Amino acid sequence: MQRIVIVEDDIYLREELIHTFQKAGYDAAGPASFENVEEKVTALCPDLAVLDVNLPGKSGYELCKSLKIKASFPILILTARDTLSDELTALGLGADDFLTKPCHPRRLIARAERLLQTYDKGLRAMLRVGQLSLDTDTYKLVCADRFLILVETEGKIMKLLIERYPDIVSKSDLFSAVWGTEEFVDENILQVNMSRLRKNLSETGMEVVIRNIRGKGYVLEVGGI
Amino acid sequence: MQRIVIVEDDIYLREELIHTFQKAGYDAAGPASFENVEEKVTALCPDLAVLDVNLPGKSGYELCKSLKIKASFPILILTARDTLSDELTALGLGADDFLTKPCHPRRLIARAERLLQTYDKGLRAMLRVGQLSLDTDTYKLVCADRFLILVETEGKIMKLLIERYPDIVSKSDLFSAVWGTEEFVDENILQVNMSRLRKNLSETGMEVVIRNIRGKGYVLEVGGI
DNA sequence: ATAAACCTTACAATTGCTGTAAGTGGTAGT
DNA sequence: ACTACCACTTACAGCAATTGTAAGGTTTAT
Repeated sequence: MQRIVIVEDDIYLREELIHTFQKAGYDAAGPASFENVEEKVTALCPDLAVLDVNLPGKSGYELCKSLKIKASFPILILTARDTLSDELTALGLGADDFLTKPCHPRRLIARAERLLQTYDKGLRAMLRVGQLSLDTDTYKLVCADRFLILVETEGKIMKLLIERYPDIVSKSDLFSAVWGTEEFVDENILQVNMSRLRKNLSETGMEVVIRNIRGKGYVLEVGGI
Repeated sequence: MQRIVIVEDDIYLREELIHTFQKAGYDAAGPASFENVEEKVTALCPDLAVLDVNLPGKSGYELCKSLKIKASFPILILTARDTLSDELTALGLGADDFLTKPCHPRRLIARAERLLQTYDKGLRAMLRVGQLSLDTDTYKLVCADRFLILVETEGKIMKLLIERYPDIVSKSDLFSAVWGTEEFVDENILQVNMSRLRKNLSETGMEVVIRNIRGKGYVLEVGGI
């Protein structure tokens, strides 16, 4: 069952939205308080987020922007006002669709379904950070107008770096993710593969760099974020 | 430069739309007559089609539906009326977005850009027939909720079958597309690879069949079209 | 019934991925 | 400045996956 997260401060509207989606066969939920909304949303690993932009505290647009940087799910923006500039702001921030309240439940469902379908094409196998995306089935890495097909080992390294972005990933985490053991078979093998991966990235001219933090591990740095 | 095709019968509105997109840096064009619109549109290989649904003759919805079956580009529907049922029909037929006329140029551009971006993620490497899609870089074939990563030879065969769908593809065409020569190295090699490809398709449980037409060639048959 | 077209399985050569080895370069702390 | 440690790079060889060849079986049309 596909999970939809509703971020809406008006309790009645929130319950109504949740109910609408549940009737349509989705697993819908929404946080009641708005401290650490971003963490709450990402922790649920939703297939779609429906976001009211008139939130208390941090603006809904800010939330949309920061979710989009890490998110691998589509975002549907809800707003009370119907101004062109609102719509342009929303789409500019990477929202995947835009609707004005109040709106007919069937319209909302139709829009949501379209977004879910579009993102399903890639079968949830797409990881994203900014404009960078990785297909974890084929290890095809796409950034802006370039792409690169990684071999399995390099792909697994990239996968972990993207999943943990923007945090540092320790060597032992990389060992367990790629070779399934923290007891490094050979300390060197990770560096060999890092070397190959970096060479591929730079030869493709991608604005993606893997930086080493001495004694700590590796971090991904993506251009244009 | 990205190409946008406008399908609109009102000549003034058509010219205005074309001009709007050209100013925004796109290669915009639109057929003046509506005989064989479908062929005219597909022949241009656009990156996006903007479609007025109130067309003379064949309804715009019909056109949308038939384009979507073969199209590998997004479709933005324009309509004069703003009814929920119109919108639901449009989205149900596979349209990628929906706008009502008249609309502000910047809104139109913003929507168009969003669609182009979304489809660009796959870098024009996506071929589609109905719910079937093939990434021609990785030869990842996706259908409904299943996927399959093909090896190069089988991928090239699939690519040609999808491109030519729903036509029959002759053996000599397959030979030149896959091995670069009509003079078949060995008549058998095509059949061996067909066999492997079919085995993979059926083992994955995809509703995709390659049918042989004795003496003519092969055709793709996709379930759910 | 027969021939042509089509299909399938098994095998071997090639290709390319992966880890090992060995040596170089750079950084931090004494 | 010296030293120990960490990080990087290149070359090589074993192994696995893919591809074409070979050979024999099955279906279809006349």
